[in-house]
Amino acid sequence: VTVLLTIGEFSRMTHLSVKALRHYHDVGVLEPAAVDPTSSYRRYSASQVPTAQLIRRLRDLDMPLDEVRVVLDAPDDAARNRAILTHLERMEDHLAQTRATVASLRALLADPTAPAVIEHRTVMPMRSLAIRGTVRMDDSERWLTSAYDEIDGLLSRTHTEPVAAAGALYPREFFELEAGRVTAFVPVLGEPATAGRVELLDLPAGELAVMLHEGPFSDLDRTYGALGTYVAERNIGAEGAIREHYLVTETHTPDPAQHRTEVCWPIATEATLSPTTNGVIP
Amino acid sequence: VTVLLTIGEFSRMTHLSVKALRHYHDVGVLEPAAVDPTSSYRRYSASQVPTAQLIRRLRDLDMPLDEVRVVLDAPDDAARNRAILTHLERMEDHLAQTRATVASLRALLADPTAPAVIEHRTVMPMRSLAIRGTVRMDDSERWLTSAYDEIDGLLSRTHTEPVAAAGALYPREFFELEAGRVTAFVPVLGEPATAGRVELLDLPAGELAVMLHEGPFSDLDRTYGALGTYVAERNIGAEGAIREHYLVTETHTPDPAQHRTEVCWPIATEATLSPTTNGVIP
DNA sequence: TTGCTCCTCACGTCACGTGAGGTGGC
DNA sequence: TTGCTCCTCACGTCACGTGAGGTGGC
Repeated sequence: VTVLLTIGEFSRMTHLSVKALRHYHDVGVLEPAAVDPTSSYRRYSASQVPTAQLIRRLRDLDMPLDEVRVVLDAPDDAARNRAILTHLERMEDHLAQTRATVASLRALLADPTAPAVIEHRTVMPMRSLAIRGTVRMDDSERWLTSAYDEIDGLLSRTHTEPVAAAGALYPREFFELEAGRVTAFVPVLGEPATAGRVELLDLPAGELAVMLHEGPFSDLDRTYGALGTYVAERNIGAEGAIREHYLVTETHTPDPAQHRTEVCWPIATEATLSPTTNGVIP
Repeated sequence: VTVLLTIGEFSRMTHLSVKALRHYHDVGVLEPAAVDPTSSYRRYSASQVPTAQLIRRLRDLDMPLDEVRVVLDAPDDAARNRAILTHLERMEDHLAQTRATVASLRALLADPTAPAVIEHRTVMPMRSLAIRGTVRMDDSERWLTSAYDEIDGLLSRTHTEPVAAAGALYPREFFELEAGRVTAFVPVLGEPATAGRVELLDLPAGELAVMLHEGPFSDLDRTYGALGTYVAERNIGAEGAIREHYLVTETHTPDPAQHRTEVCWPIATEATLSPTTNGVIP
């Protein structure tokens, strides 16, 4: 004999607000055991209390309602635990991201205008194995990792050696929309075989303003700011994608302070400018 | 000579999306250095880059835009740092809350239906020093702490001894709306003086179903669920506020597992029920 | 000159909260 | 019987994102 409870009683027993319970009904996360057809009164069963307690905890952990539904509809405990653990792992990632941002904030407050050493560099067309894909900015690290894994797999299977550090091309829209078609590449020589998502690509030649970023990715915008300011002040900006070269990464050392990334901003060729602006500029 | 940048250039340099920059302009968080009166084109100065970098970090830490504005408008570094530290402390609190929720989730998954030991208790009117206030559920711990601090201060100044553990009254709406007029009370004898927010109050007499909650507050809903189910199944619910007694709290021991809270649910008096339902019921 | 950049609405998202206005049950 | 509980819209919140439709600058 399971008692039926009004929404108010059920709310008090579960510490879920009446508004939230009605919302969970609307979106099918927690259906009342019965609904009076004439009055539309919702009736909950006492046996629904544990489900409500689970929902409350998952929501307190910011799990989206769509995923809560997946957890509740899981066919067995294993599937349910998998869905929950996936979310907990995402929370861990988020926490690590937050720690990095706090460190980055402290660094910015300590020294808002770090010095910039910028070099001009002329690059030839660079033959590369590449993977292209539409990527969102907050997912770019994950996407790059999987792309380089695939390219590296192909390299080792075909006994091919990369001839320079891996990098990526970011079209201008990528920063303006925080999403766009990114190209992950690894420079190679000759005519290596391709497979899967990997294609052979000749990166365009051109003139680049290059600045070395020392430290974690969460500070990368500061290098972009310095480099962009440099290019804008001299009015030497040119068409084309921004290029990053990953010289020292997570795969080399777990210490983010040791990481090294080259940021390359396309600029107008020397020929069209004063010949005095080449070389290293402080 | 500060260069003026288009919104697109500024976006690339700061890694803030164009949409976000326009929004920050609309709400007055980051005003462009100039706006073309005919074309409405926004122009940003290179000197605004560090401000944008600060905004990005604060937003990545989920600081609301209203507070970001406070940080940016701070008259000096001390005020600015205070605003930022306040937010970082809130984040710490939130993290602690998250850890508690994860523990609570694990406990629920390990044992979804903990056993309930419920006792019936008849209480006389209980004279108390009390503070009443409109409180939101997520702020209740903080509010209670400040209320008991004030009552305790009055007690020690007037050399008055409490005669029972502190507690609080929660009207039914408090759980349904997650907000309501809460009463924090400390039982006393006689006619102690009152001051500030503290008033003298006689808690209503009545019959209560009482269950001891052992553990942290984040698990309190499980005791509510068990107690509410018990009351509903026997159909003995009565009017009146739910009462909590804080027997062992943070002030006694930092270990939440040691905390003890009595939850008291108003029920119909014995006289109106079968006389066999009194005493401890398994 | 042509396409790219920029503009302004207007609406959508997510998980509810906030009333308004009205009915049902003890 | 009276007030309390419950109901359904409709709209608001927060920080943007997503188009639509149109203009300006190199």
